[in-house]
Amino acid sequence: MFTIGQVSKMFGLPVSTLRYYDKEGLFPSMERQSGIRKFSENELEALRVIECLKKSGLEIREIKQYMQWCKEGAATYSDRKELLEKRRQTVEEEMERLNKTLDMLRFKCWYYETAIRDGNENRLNEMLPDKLPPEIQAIYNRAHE
Amino acid sequence: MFTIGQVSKMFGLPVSTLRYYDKEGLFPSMERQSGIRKFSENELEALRVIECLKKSGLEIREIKQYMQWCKEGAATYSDRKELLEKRRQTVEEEMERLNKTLDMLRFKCWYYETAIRDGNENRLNEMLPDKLPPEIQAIYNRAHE
DNA sequence: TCTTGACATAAAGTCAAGTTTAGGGTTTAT
DNA sequence: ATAAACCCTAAACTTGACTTTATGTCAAGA
Repeated sequence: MFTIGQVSKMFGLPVSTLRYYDKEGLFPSMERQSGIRKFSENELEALRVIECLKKSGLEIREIKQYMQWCKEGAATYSDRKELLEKRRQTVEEEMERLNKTLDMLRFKCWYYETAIRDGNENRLNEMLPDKLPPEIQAIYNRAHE
Repeated sequence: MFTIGQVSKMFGLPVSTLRYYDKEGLFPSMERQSGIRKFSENELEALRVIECLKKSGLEIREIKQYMQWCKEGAATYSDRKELLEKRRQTVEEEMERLNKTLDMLRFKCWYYETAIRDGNENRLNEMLPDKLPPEIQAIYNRAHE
């Protein structure tokens, strides 16, 4: 059993954030001793899941729903699984988009390296959009669909 | 040359967003004809870059700085390259974090598939944290650092 | 005893990135 | 000539996720 201050240090989260999460219903099973929050292993695992679901793009109120399901037991397994499957798909799509973003950034980095060497963009403007060096052309094409 | 409504349709962005971007200085070279915005190829390319930089996590005011540099010409090539290199690095790190998130989601999906088959979490609780099936264990370990 | 430090609450404030509202101008179709 | 469909601005509003502030309780140490 941990106090809010201990959990704050363990997770590197401000105490105010943990209280905010609690207020928003993210720890529906948390207990108290004379008004003071007691974080058990259950809440620590909840926090790990919260961090994961937040990174996956879920909003607080949807995380609250998930935590509520966790509290309700076996009857909600398939709801929880469905939510997580959707998240997995969203994150996979997000990764693909990020790969395209990365290609755009890689291309632009090469572009400016070349512009710096040349002192201007004249040669680059002649190469665009389809007379770039082969490896660069491949990156450029991926970045522009 | 395009009007704001045409560009809105081309990029699937609300007119209000384009005006907001303009107000924030994201099109420092855009011209007007008797008060009406004229989007040229220059602004369309700017918009493609804006979408890319936004996905990479850049804030509007940093994108404004980049667009300002573009307007200033050859003297700012290295500033622009530096900004883009940093972005590339940030996005690469972000992808790694997302991979861990994805492992967590994959593990949880498997977890609930199993819980649904078993009807409870008893067997799962006995397997955790280090007696999981080999491929699942690998995912689980990656997800937990 | 008195201050320090941890805990608590409720309510207001902050921030970014838009969106909405309320006003008004110009061109085109009926 | 009037409505529809564009364009414009300034300013207020919204949203989500916190953070800050003001206030108060309680236990331990100097």
